[in-house]
Amino acid sequence: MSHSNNHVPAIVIGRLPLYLRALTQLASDGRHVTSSQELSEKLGFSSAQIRKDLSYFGEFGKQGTGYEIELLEQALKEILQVHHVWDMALVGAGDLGRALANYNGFEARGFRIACIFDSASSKVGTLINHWRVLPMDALRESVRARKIYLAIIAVPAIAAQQVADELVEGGVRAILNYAPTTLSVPPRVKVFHIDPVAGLQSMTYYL
Amino acid sequence: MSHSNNHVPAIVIGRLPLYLRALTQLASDGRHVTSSQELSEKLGFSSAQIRKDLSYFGEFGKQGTGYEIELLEQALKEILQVHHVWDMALVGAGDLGRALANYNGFEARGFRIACIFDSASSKVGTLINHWRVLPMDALRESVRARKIYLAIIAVPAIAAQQVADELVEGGVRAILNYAPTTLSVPPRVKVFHIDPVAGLQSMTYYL
DNA sequence: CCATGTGAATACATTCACAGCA
DNA sequence: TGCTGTGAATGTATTCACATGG
Repeated sequence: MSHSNNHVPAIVIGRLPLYLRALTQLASDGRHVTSSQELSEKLGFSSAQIRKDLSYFGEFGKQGTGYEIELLEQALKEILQVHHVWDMALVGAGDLGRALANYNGFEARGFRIACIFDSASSKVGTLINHWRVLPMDALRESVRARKIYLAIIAVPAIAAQQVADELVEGGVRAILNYAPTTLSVPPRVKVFHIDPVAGLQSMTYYL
Repeated sequence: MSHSNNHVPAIVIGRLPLYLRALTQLASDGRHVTSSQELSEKLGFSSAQIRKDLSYFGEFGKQGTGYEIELLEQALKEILQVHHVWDMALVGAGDLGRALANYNGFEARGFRIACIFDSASSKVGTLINHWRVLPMDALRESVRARKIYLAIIAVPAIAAQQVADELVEGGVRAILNYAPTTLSVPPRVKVFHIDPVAGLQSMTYYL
C-alpha cells in the first residue's frame, strides 16, 4: 500500500535496470505478457525476489496472468527516471573514451553523451564521432552552463580524483567511474564504479 | 582459527580486489604499514568489515600496529590467485574490443589477453596491438588447445549467448561479459557482468 | 597504550507459503 | 485454476564492543 516513500534498499534499485533490460528484450521479441517465473529463469533471481522488489513501487501484475510487459517496462523507466534522456559529460578521449563515444547503446536506454573533454592538447579540437573534444579547463563551467548532472570518467587513475572534484564543482550529481581507483566525493554525489580487473580477480578466486 | 575452508561469502570475495587495489596504490606511494582504519577511509567500507573480511583467510595484522602492506598485498594475490598471470581470450574486435586490447592495466593485476576473435571476415586477419584477429570458428579449439580458462565477451547482445556457449565448450571457466544481456551457463562457469547503462540507471533513480 | 580479531547483537535481504483475486 | 503480493520465517551480512597481545 504506502509505496514509493518507504525507503527502498539500494540493492533493489540495482536490480531494477536488469528487470528493465529483460523486459525490453522480451518486448522486442514481440511478447506482451510475462511472469515473475519467466523473468526468474531469464535473470537468475528467484521469482519471489522479483515480486518483492516490484512490490516496493506498486502493484503491476495481474493475479493468475502475470505482468503486461509494456506497462511494467514503462513503470520501471519512470521509477529509474529514464523515460527521458539524460545528457552526460565524457571525460577522457583515450581508447576507452572513444569506445564509449562510439557506443550506440546509450540512447535507447536513457542516456546521451553531450560533450567530451580531454587534458591533452593533442586531442583537444579533434573530432570523435561528431563531438569536438573540449579542453579540461572548460569542464567545470561547461557542465554547469549546460546543466549536466551525469558524467563518465575515463581517464587514468592518477587523474581521476581531480576530474571528479571539478565535475562536482560543476554540479554533477552522478559519476560513472572507469578509473581503477576509489573516488572521494560529497555524500550527495553518487558514484558507480566499473573495474573489469576487479571482476576478473573475484572470479579467479573460484578457479 | 580454522580458516580457508569455512566457506567465504561471495560478497566478501568481491571486496578483496578493492582491498588489493588500495594496498598496491599505498605501496606505490612508498608506504609500508596501514590499518583497517586507513583502508576504511580510502575505500568507504567500515574498518570492522575490512577486519572481518580478512579474518576469513588468516591473521595478517599486528595488534597495536596494523598491516604490513607488502605482506597483505601478497596474501591477497595468492587468495585471489593473481600471483601469476592468467591468459584470456577476447571475443569481439569492435570499438570496445580494441579498447580492451589496448588497455595496459591488465598485466600488473594478473591478466593478459592471449588471443582475439571476431566473426566479421573484414576484421579477421587484421592486427590489433600486435594480435592478429582470429575467426570465430577457431574459437572453441583455440581456447581448448591453449588451455585458456578466462574470456572477455565484447560482442553485441544478440551474439553473446552463442559466443558463451562456444567458450564453455572450449573449457572456459570464467567470463567477463560486456554484452548487455544475461548469459546462461553451467553452474561451474562464473560470469561477471559489466553493464555501464545499468550502473547509470541505478544512479538516476536517486536524482 | 593502540589496533587487531572475533563472538554476540543487530540490521538487512531473501525465501517461504498462502490469502486473494482475475 | 494460476500467479501476484506480502506478512512471517529464515538466512546473511554488518556492526558492536571488548579481550588480547605487541
